[in-house]
Amino acid sequence: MRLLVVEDESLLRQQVEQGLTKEGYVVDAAEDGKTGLYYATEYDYDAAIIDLGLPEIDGISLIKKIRSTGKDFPVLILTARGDWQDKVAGLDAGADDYVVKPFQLEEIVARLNALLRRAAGFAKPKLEFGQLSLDISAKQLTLNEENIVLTAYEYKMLEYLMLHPGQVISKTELTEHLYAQDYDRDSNVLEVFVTRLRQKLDPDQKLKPIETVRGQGYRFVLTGA
Amino acid sequence: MRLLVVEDESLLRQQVEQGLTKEGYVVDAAEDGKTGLYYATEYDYDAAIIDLGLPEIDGISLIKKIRSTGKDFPVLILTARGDWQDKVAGLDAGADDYVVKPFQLEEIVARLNALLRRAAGFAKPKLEFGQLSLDISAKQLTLNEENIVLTAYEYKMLEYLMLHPGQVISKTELTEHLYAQDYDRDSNVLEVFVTRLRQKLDPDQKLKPIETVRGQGYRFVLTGA
DNA sequence: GCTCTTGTTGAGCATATTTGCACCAGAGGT
DNA sequence: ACCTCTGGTGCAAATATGCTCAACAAGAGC
Repeated sequence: MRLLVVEDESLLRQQVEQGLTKEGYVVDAAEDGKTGLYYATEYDYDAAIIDLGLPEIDGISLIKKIRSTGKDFPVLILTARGDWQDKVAGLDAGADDYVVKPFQLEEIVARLNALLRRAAGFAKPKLEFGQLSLDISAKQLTLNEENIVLTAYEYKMLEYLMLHPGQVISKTELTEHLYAQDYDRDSNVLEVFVTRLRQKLDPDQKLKPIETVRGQGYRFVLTGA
Repeated sequence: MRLLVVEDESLLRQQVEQGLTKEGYVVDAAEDGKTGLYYATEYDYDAAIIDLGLPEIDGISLIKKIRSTGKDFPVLILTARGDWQDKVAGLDAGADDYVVKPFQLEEIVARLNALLRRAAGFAKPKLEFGQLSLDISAKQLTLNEENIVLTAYEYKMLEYLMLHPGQVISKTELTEHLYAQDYDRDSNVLEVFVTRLRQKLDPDQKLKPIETVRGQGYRFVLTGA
């Protein structure tokens, strides 16, 4: 999951950036609206966190501009306590949720997870596909009620695939959403993770939840569901 | 399009119900959460409009209950001005958008349409021509509901042709879109792929979906559609 | 500091896919 | 009719792609 953070106070920005990175997100941080807009148009994000009080381009305008480019990833806004006019304006401009400063990181993470899930079309808190169930906020996968332990990257990869069920996800897309910046393309990390994921979540080779579409990418499907 | 409206104030409920009916929707209206829940479990709706301030079962609980039954149609919530916490709680519970009371009917209709469009968007975009259907995001072709497996280049070529139905696509154009750089022109790869495509997607030679326009290129058409 | 886990790399292997080639068929022009 | 030229097809070689294993490096946790 790749996130865009736009926040001018550098301390806060760093805290958020580090905190979210620790949570397993890939984070790009911008300190003003102009840079934020540039990032937003240039890269493909899963969600953005935008402070409403920004220099250069203010948060509201930034959101409007992002929306006008056709990007429709969820946006979480940060507002100072009491600025309810801002909240309203932000939500009207196309934001999806807000968090009031000061906040706990957990709060942002919780909201983000809900937004990401909803953006992918899942109304319920768990992604369920037959015997497989993924709890995004707990970062837990169960197969027939049994917990399956995944490493950080295994999880990230599976989460991304399960949030886009049926779609073919190219290796490039996977790389961009799982890894920060430019990652060495000629490496077979992804294949290795796919292999490991398959072994873990389908030990009997019966479900075949991750299909290979040769030359195009991978596709998560559960036919026998 | 069948909608569920849950609103306790009878005047407002009737206005909404009539207005939406006039817009061409089929509307079921409930005046309390209990009835609303009953309707939601009993019938299959395309979307619901739920007031957060309800007797018996409040709006938030209603949404949670609906979601827990596995229904995932979009939900639009109605909140009183200023009840921002409610609004966020509603989104957390699984609602998809909100409208602040008092509102114009047009506003509801606009939001609803957006939600319905969005929900439909999760139904994958497909290019359909008679018995042939190409799912672009899943990169999958079906002929009479049967999956047809295409290789990477076969797929690219067919996608391009199907995106320009009826048009004559020159070999040069095809080459440029299928291959990154300047490709050795005096090779008959394209013909080879066309042959294979024809074999795969028209085994009985009945449909003839890819026409040859001698000296000009190829054209995708489905006459018997 | 040591150990165990996790992420990354590279090589070998197994296939699927692409491409070049040779040859055939049929359209259009003369 | 005949000739020529574009396009179609089958086949095999060349290539690309993906899978898996094993080893190694980096890092977290104790």
